[in-house]
Amino acid sequence: MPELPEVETVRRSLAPRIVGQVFRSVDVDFPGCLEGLAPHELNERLRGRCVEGTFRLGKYLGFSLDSGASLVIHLRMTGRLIFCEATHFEKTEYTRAVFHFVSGKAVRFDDQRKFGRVMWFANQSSLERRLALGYEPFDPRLGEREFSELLSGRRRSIKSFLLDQKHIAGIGNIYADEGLFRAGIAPWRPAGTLSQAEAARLLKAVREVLAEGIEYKGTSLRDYVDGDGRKGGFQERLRVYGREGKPCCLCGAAVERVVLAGRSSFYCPRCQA
DNA sequence: AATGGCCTGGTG
DNA sequence: CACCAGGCCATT
Repeated sequence: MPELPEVETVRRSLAPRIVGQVFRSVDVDFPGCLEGLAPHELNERLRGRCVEGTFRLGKYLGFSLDSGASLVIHLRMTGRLIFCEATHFEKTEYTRAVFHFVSGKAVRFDDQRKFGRVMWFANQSSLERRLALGYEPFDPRLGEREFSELLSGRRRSIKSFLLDQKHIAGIGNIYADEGLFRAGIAPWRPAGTLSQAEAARLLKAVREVLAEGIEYKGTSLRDYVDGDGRKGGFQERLRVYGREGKPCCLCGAAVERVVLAGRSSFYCPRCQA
């Protein structure tokens, strides 16, 4: 499940390989993965364009083009972007699109569940309007005070709040649970009931867990791999996520699971309140 | 702010 | 054979 650390890891693995590459063509095997444009339109807009840089916004991965436009991809749950050297390149049964460069190299977009999306934006403002994302978690403008302010008066659960991309972008189910555990806060607490100290603790914990996730190159529970097909290592360091019934690493109590905001939420009944 | 839909492979 | 995983979006 690519969340911020996984998307950032994919970005870092692809950047050195594709910056400077010029698009030749795009094969679209599953047109449903394109949002808002047809395969021939995407081809027209990419052909001959050079990739000038890469960026990440929340869980979206972007490539900025010399036309001023950008190609943006969301991996959703099972999406993968795999860099292919010209010599060994083959599609899989889950290949939804292939971006070919004039160099002969390519990037394959594979996605088992067909949830992932490929988008194209003419400029920055149309992109921002469409994605409508909140703060980047590491944005220095998001201080303890601002975070506390965001929470105040909200009755929805803190877990559900953390998952809402229009407030803070990039946090998914895994890193939300891990951040809440590290902050010692129960996931069902109404967001507005967190004290200033708790809010500060949570912001710090979320930042730490995301940074550590990037450091370990993401969590590979199932499908996730980076642009070179490599798995991450953060799954070894998860303290509560997916550990129902197993002992808490701090107190030994059995980790519990509850459904919140329609999602499994794992927590330690003793360490989190 | 909460809920159902989109998807499909793996599991009970 | 039903159900679960879980991003985001549309609907209520």
